[in-house]
Amino acid sequence: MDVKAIKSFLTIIKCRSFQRAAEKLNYAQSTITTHIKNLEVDLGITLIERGRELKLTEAGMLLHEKGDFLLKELDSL
Amino acid sequence: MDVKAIKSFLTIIKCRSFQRAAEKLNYAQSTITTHIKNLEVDLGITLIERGRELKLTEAGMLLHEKGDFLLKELDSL
DNA sequence: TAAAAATACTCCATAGGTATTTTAT
DNA sequence: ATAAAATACCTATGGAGTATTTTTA
Repeated sequence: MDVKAIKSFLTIIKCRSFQRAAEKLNYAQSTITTHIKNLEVDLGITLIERGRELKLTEAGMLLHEKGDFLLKELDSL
Repeated sequence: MDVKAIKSFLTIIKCRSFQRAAEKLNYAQSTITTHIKNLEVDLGITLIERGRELKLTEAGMLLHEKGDFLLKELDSL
């Protein structure tokens, strides 16, 4: 459960796109793909339905809330 | 700010020793030293006063509380 | 002087990049 | 057909180990 991957996940949601998240975070696009794949393998569940429109699964929405909170806490350290 | 390092830090506090923390987490002792050094460099402040008795600094006590909470949140994912 | 922590290396795993292919509109 | 995501592959960084030295009670 990598913090960077969670940050990528949250950025994807904000940007509605893997590519724009990559630009925003100064990562290659493939890195973002890897981050999300890692999260999904880690948790054993799909987080994002891919397609022209990205769509969060139930699990994705949960991670959205939890992750948002967590990163804010981490940053406050 | 690495999660593993925070876990090492918290374990040191529980064990009152770098060495016992290493055993508990199945790390080499030097790995624990590195974790704490990384945290301290990251945060730019000393967390633990070394000596026969380990003693937390102010910053260390803060990280103790925050970290404890954070790890529980992370695990709950 | 005897524990525990720090250092100096070494090695390997993996995070991230480039280039390419696949997928979906 | 074209934009976005996935895959394959490569490299470099750094995480972790062993062995040793330094520290402090």
